[in-house]
Amino acid sequence: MDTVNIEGRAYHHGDLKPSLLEVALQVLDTEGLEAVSIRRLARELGVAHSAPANHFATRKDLLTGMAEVCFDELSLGSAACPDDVGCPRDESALKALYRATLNYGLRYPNRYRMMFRWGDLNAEDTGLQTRIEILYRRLMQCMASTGGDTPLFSNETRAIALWSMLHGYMVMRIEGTIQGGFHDEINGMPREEALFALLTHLTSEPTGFAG
Amino acid sequence: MDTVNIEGRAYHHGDLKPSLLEVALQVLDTEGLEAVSIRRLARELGVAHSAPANHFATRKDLLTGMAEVCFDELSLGSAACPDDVGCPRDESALKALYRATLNYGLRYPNRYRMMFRWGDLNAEDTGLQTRIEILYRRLMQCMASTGGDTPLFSNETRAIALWSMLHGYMVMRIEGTIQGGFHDEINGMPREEALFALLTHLTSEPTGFAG
DNA sequence: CTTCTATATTGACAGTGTCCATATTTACCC
DNA sequence: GGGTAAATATGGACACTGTCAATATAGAAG
Repeated sequence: MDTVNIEGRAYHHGDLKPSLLEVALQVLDTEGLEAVSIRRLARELGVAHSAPANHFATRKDLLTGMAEVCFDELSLGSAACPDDVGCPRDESALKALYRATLNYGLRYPNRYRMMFRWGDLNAEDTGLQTRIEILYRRLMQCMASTGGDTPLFSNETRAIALWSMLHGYMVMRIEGTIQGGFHDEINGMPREEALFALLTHLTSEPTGFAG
Repeated sequence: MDTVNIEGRAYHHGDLKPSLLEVALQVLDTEGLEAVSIRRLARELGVAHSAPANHFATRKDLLTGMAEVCFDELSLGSAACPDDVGCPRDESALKALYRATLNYGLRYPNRYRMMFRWGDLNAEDTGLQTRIEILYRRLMQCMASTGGDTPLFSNETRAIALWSMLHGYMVMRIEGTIQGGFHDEINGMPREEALFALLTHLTSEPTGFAG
């Protein structure tokens, strides 16, 4: 190859965009979102400070690209919740979604924080929107398959309520907002189990008379 | 006063700390969190770029101070929900808390976003912790006064679930996360009303047999 | 009046995002 | 193959940013 200059460094990186995303996520995990700077990544990859601009025009675009990768990961994990995180395959789709989100958020808290800060992302980006819609559609399918024929609340209401509760819990847990009020166990149950029980009770409540 | 130099500018501002908070919140509301920079505020107040350091050592401290002000405002609003936002005084304490949070978050979305980003704040700051605890205690009181004698879930579980749902809904609404999936009306009910109904049903569920 | 502390000033440093003109490489078309 | 156009990388520049240090002034307390 003659793409090597005097210093033994290739002029073209050749695979910069995916490399940027990879390093960016690594920095995000280990040092937080503030440490994810375009120049830092360029330095890390031995490339000019302005090279990433060809692939991500602005920092917002970079974060958006990162979020897309993360949503794909979460989506994949929620579709087929693997066994190695203690999630047997015969669980309901709803519980798989619940556990996958919980697992992903607790394993990659900085990613989770970033993924849902759409104010810091390109909210108009269609890639982001379609990825959210995939998750939302899957949640709606879970609603359609639970709650009986005449649920007390509409599928949409229950879906929004359920996702809101899950997301709110994740955010406050990750940010440490009400850490003081949190106990690891509630009524002798692991906290997340108690919340899922309540959540299940909430979403499957048929009419209020069926016990 | 002889505290005036040649350019007609006082050496000491005299009231810098509260002024900083005031301008900071104004900038936050109108231009977003990124625009809130120490130097910008100093410029705005006609003061040296390093003057704020005497009152807020770091930007994190500044944001923490701002959040404390906001929590005080929210706390005040939730204690006595004023009439001018369509909230009659005879409502239950829980609904007052619910509506106050909803109103504050929708009126000041940027403030709400900042208040709960404890990763960007001094989470060890006691002022922040005590303010959150005030809200959490008030919520727990609401739980104690609802749900009957033998609720299906503990007060703590219900409190966390309720707050999680409310907070998660606020965040996703403000960030525009699932805006596509949101409709203004659900089953002919305003969206927030439907969610509150579900939430009330959730928190007041006595045993599952009482209808 | 003197002294001590709080507050404000100027200057500096390293880091950042973003734009620009330039250089190189790759891809594609003839 | 050769030549042209597009993609990609470079280095420089500008205006910001937070934070630190040394200095100067104001106010309060003795």
